[in-house]
Amino acid sequence: MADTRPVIWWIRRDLRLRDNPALSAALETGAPIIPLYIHDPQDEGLGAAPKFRLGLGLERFAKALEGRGSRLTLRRGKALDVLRDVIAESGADQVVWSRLYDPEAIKRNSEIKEQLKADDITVKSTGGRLMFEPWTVATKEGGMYKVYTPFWKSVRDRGVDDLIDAPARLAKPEDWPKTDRLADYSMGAAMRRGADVVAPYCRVGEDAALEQLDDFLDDRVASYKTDRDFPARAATSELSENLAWGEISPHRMWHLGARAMANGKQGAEHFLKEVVWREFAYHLMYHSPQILTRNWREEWDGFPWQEDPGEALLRWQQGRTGYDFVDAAMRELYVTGKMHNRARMIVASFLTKHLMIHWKHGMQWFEDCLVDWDPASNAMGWQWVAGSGPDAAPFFRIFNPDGQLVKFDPKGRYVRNWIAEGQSDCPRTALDFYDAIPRSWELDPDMKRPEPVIDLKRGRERALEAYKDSRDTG
DNA sequence: TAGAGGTTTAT
DNA sequence: TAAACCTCT
Repeated sequence: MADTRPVIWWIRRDLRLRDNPALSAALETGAPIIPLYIHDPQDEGLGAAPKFRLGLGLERFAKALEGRGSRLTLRRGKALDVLRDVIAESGADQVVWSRLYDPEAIKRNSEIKEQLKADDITVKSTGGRLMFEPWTVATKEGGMYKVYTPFWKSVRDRGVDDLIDAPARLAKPEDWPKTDRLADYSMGAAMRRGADVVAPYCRVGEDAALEQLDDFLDDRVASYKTDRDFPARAATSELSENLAWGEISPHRMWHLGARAMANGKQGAEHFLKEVVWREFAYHLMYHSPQILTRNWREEWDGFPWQEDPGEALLRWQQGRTGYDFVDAAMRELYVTGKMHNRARMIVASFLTKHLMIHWKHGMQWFEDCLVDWDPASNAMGWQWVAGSGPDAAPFFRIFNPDGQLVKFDPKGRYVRNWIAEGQSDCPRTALDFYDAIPRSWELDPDMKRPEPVIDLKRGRERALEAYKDSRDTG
């Protein structure tokens, strides 16, 4: 019977039941729904931490679906092949998904759409990941925005799609397609530091994310604007990993944030601005995908990055630069899969300026380590700090990691949380780092503080000079 | 979303 | 005498 043919809801980075237009589209068909996750080559190639975190998210999301009378079907292979297999097995004649915006996904999705339509399958792709589709935001001249503030001004008064409740239940097909077991995908296998170290620091799933947002907007948002720069204060929303995997929608953050603002909560507007930074990153990636791989500003192509970053890069990755703020942050990253925003700017500045190591090395390390990894935000962030990106800080805006410490960790609380050396009675977090490091790292067994990898003044001057030279000769 | 170094101002 | 302010990179 044609009207009982199921619809496939192809799930990617939208592990949520609320505010999910793809799910809404599936529900509107009135057909039984097959929620399908495809472990395709692109996802298999994810960095260690993102892949691990995706596994946690899928596990939780499968349970959420079961709570609504449904289940998650897991399959491995090239997306088009798998979709065709599941269509053949289930008799489905419709497929829905919510869009991704990186160039590979765009290319793949349009090919798949074309092929499935040729197979006489109804295909629908929806928004949901972003509040503002990148092609709907343009300057008066019709171009893309290259600077954040005008972008913000152009979107802040727009309407954002309404929130959508989770469905009470999802209609299920007569027979479920066969499914793989998530455990067989070994999503955490590449975690050299051990999945057990990172897992307790993760906040997994839609319910946890919504609770966290409520807590944040009830309480911490009031002091967000000032406290957000102090990494030892729990002042931020900490929702980046949930946003990255679609366990919460930016729409929900926007609407609840706007409500907090209307209720006079100081800091709420600043929070919304930060959510819109993510939209800006997607805007940039959509309109100039080369931001993922090349200097966004071509004049940077002549900059003399260190040719062999070897030892210095390793010390940066290991949190052994000898600078407290940098080392604390890099260890936080390794242990938790996350890093405070201010710390991200500082370690990125240190790598690209003081060490003169190409931003792509830092970007790749983050891509391997961050449970909240997002291609657009990562690339924009690195190029922004390096100075090669749009809306870039001028190159001479070089963070002094010790100066930043005085400003933003005056009591040394953040540093003590992450650096065990020299402390007789240190926090669990700092010990977690020593538990987590791979043997190959060969850290100092005597727990002595590392020597500075470079003199701050010398590093700064070297970078400024190199920049000047590359501009003069370039 | 910066830092350095100098100059002016407040106390 | 230190904090605030300014300018240049």
